[in-house]
Amino acid sequence: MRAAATPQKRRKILPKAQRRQQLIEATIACIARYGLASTTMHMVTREAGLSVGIANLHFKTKENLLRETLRYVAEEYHKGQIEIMRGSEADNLSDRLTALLNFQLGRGVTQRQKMSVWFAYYGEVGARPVYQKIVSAWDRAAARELEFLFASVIREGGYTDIDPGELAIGYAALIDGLHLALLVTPRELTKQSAKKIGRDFLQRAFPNHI
Amino acid sequence: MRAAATPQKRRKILPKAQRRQQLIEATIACIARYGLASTTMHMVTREAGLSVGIANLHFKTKENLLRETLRYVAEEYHKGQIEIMRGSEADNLSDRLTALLNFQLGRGVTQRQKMSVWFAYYGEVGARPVYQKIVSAWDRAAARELEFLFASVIREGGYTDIDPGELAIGYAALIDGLHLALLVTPRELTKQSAKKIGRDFLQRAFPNHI
DNA sequence: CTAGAATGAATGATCATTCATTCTCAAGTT
DNA sequence: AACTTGAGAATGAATGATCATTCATTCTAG
Repeated sequence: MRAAATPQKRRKILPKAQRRQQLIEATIACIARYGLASTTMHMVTREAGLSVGIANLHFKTKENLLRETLRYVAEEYHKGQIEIMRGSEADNLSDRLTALLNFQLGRGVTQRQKMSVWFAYYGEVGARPVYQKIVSAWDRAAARELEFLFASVIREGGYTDIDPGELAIGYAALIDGLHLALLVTPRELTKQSAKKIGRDFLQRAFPNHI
Repeated sequence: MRAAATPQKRRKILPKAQRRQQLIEATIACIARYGLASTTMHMVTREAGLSVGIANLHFKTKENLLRETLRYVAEEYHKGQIEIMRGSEADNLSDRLTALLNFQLGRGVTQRQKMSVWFAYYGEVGARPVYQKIVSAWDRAAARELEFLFASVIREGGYTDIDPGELAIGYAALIDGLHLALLVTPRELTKQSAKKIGRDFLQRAFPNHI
């Protein structure tokens, strides 16, 4: 007996760029759900609703797909940050700081999925130089931008005894740590509290701005 | 022709506890070097200088070995912290804070190996509830202790407007973030700078103590 | 009509796990 | 002191499962 009505999926041909995007998103979903270690090509292609062979066609190897996925996630996160930090000429520095914090600790479920992926790769960074390169390149770019923003705030506020570079590293570390806490012990920390903690950090450094 | 002088390793029988310890340490070394994903049982047992079957004898499955290894690393790190935070009646609070910072960001190569392992597991936490349980149990214990220490400092220093619980989460997050930065972008951050950043955080919160 | 996108069964490599066999050593025996 | 013995620690070749990758074939759309 045949299974009743498998709607007989019709094969669809799409431009390369679109398929690549589709596969990268399926990879993100799988890593978030099953972990980097146990994500297989079958899972990814099934998630994308495509056949196994497609992966080879667009990415050649699994290693390539994973690398491109990391590149995608890293770029998205850091570009968002950088855009906010640069801001428009109009908005003042206080608002930019607040907007940055809201971006870094905001968003809904999507954000959680991205966080999982993010840390899955961090975990392998020690063993895979390629991952380290991708991540650290973006990290450097974001760090420079943050340092620049902090330097402006320091100048405007006339704060003394603050090194913008060091403070930027500290703030970035705090945000990373809060992400980790939200991922590992979500019961102990709400996104609200996390934001407050980030805000308090900035307030102690820039009391006139926050 | 026979290979010259393989010293013909003599089989040695040791108590269970010792072998388990040996295998856990070999697992740590392998994870740090090759990553959690690509660590195999062959690698671990070769690293330990033993045969493959030994793993089954002492841990039954790979999953068990990995779980016990995480338990071991988590326990070691958090117990060390907690011990310092409790301190002896004698030493004052300022010294305890400094000692804690030195412990968390101190040590040499060993520490780096442990850090790799630590984050390798964090990366899988999203996908493996067991890991989450182990890590979060210890995290909670350390967080309570830190909150208690901070509360003492706040009382002694008469600081107002500081919630010890929130500050503890912030400080712990900062330290985690600094570990991550040391792992991912070691070129951008020395252990010295990391310590200074941690110290600055405490100083802004407790100006009379640091 | 055809270039090339998409498929998925087949292939071969890798790896966790098993278990029949070997070896060790402490307790017992002479 | 020398020898025996058996409980169980340790071994590693063999097994079977999983998975990435391949490629002959099918299908699509301009």
